[in-house]
Amino acid sequence: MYYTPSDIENKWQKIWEEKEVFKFNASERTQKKFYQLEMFPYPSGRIHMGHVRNYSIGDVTARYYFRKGYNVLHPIGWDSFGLPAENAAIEHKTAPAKWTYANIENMKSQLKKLGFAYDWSRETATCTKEYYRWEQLFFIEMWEKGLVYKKNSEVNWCNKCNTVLANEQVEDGFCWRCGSEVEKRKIEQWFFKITDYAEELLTDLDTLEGWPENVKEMQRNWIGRSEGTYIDFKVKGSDEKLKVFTTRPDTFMGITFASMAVEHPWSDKIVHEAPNRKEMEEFIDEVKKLHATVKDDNYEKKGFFTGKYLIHPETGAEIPLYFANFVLADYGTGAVMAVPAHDQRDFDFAEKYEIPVKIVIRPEDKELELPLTEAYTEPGVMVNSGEFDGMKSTDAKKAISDHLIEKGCGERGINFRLRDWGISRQRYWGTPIPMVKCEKCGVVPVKKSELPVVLPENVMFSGATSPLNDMPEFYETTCPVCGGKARRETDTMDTFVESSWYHMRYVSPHSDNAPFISEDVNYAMPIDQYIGGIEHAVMHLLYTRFFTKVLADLGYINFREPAKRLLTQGMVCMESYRTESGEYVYPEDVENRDGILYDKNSGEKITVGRKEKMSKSKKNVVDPDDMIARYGADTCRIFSLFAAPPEKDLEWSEEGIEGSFRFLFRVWNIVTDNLDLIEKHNNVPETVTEGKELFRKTHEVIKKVSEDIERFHFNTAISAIMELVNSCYKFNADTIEKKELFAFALRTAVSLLNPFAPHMTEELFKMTGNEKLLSKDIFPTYKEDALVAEEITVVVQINGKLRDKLTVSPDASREEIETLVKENSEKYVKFLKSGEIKKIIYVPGKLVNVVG
RNA sequence: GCCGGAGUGGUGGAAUUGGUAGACACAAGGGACUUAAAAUCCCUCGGUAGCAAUACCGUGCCGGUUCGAGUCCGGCCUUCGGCACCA
Repeated sequence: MYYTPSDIENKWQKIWEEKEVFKFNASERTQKKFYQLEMFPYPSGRIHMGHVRNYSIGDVTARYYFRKGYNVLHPIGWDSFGLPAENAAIEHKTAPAKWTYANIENMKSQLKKLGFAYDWSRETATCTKEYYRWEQLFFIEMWEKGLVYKKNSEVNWCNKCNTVLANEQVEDGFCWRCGSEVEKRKIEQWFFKITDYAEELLTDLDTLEGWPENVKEMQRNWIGRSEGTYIDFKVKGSDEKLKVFTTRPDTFMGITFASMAVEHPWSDKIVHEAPNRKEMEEFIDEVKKLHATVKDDNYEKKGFFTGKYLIHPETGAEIPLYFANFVLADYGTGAVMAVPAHDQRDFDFAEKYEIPVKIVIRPEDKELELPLTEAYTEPGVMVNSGEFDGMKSTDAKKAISDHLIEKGCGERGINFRLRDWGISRQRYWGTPIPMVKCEKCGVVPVKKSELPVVLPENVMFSGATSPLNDMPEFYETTCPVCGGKARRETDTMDTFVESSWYHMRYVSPHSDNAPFISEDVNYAMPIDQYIGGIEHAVMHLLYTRFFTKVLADLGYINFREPAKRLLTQGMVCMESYRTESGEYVYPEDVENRDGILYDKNSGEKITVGRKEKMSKSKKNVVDPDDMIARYGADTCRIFSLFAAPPEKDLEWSEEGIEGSFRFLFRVWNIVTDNLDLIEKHNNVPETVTEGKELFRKTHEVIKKVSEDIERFHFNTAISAIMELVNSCYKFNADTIEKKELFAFALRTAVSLLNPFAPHMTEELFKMTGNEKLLSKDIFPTYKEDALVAEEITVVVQINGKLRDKLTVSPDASREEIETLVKENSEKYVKFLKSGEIKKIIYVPGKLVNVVG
């Protein structure tokens, strides 16, 4: 019988769809549920191997829990707002909406060819007004709660994309998307007050036991909480006080200068009063220019004396205040106290400008003497600090801080590196921000009853600026408060806002009087297993956690974290080929002449690159459609699950995928060769007298596959099924009892393989006489007593080294084993250092270790 | 610089709590079937010595704990990723 994947796969995909096999029932709130979610795709036009892998992983889990009797929610949708649609619109002279919807249709048919167990009735696209109208509602409610504000602020500006980028979208000074250099500009921006949730976002990480440690650590670093002290310094000859933030109050007595950012609010006034105003302005401009190129951040430290002195609250000493190019304007207060002896940056600065250095902490075991060659930043013992001398510096932190508070010039404080989330985008293809600007009433939200603010889809697109700015029919409106003339906001929201709550919309995708049905969401959420790429460790995963907490505080939901467990799957990689001049070459253009590779086109020699993430620009991509056409979806799924554990990078290989096909073909052959036998012997053997090994193996494999699916070890789950199939090939079913056992083992193998290769197994299930669907059939369970072997092998170690094996009954006692060892002792005596047995350690059922 | 992973055969990888290192595959080699090839099926496959039984070595390096370490502890090396003037 021939195995023709495409026919079989088309057939079953149709049947699953017609019978609505993978539907979630949100109103069955008493049934145990499982929410399996993979990060939804951006509709770029075609799926790639990364999608195949991501969704195959999720699909195994979803199908497994379906068959375990759970009410499974496994939805899919489209993250369909965003920049590429605009770029494509310019290129293809079409509207972004048109391009996007066409891509969705195309990718949808590609995904369907892979046979994923989605509840397609819940499909959602974020660019539809039915979706984003609720986001506009959330925006207004957040505004009412004080979680949204507008401020004129410096932003990262990408010239190529012609838009503002969030801090998280800047990588080493370059645009995360197009790779071009990022500048800074000042512009009016909308912000979400994520910093209000900084503390909770940090502490709740500890409750996320099912999240990988590296993701949690990345979020901790990103939030960057530090405890410290604010200190007020009087300005000499003035009533003003300068506030600084420090995490090292223990170094307080070592202050010899202070520095502030050129962007500090006092800047203008200081410049205005300065006698050397021109030079100072030049310096400030120079630093601002430096800060505007986000690229190189390890520049030389430079400063400029402000002409002002601060008064040290303890000693009364006059502390010179400098502008310094390395002080951050938007962290702490934008001004810092400087202790060159104990901070490397201050040390470098002091050396350059010949500022004195004062040691106030020494190492416990030695003295520290001037001149220092570098700052001493470790803890130690206090010196030159008056009443605090002799104290441990770690204790002095608190003591000095308390002292300053008592004096009235100190205050404890916490600072976060996390910044508020700038969500304005000067782009067209996004959710319109539902605000208007009235000349009389100022900035006011659109009335909730007027939502949605609809994004016009039929636009001509030039690309330079958002077409919304050229559409009076869009921006001309009336004020919701006074009814007068007003102008609509033409900025749209960051697309990360859409992806912050899509998983809740999936629960009630057709709800038209609320974003979702809260009771249903409270039942279906949190996501039991979320799967996606590590690139979302900070941005998406932090924003969606924030949004969950906000929606809880707005009264929509009763939970505060979106996902119980998270899996970050690795990339799909492949070798790339490059010529000597660095050009990437398609594998089919590589020619092998006497073991040396050449580019057919240019004739240049080629070097094989290391494994890199598949990408068009590196010309090392494999098209999923081609692979499905050649090997079938089941083979693609099996390969991407078998070749590497899910969290590791997967190396694509032609040999590997052929191996996966061979395995499925082996299963197909042994089952179709024995169809009658399997159909005839349809009962599950309780016990067997012949062929016990296969009986035990079958139950062992059921156990292993179940456990491995639950802990995401799909590669070993598949290898266990391979072992079972190999055992079947070796098995000689020459008696009636053995035939029954053989049929049971094969039926089990097919059933266990189903979540991985659903089409072929569904077909085999039907061919062996079943009317039901395997995809809804209960997943096999194992019998504990079937796992017990008649004889077991106990390993004999002498001083920890393997020397012998004993075959014993599984319930052999310690005494029996010891007797057996002693009987054989002349065999072991030569390995004993002392020549006699001193001690016997027995690990039941596993090994004995003879010490001597 | 700080933080977090990872390092096992020719290759991908296995070893769930410290208990037989290398499961399962890929590649390679050999054999069966075939006029032949493909496909399929079977066998071998960490290193060294040996005809063999077997012995010794072996999970990045050095040391430790333990009857026993790929797994735990201390110190390094290499590598990947994140953050990076955060006071």
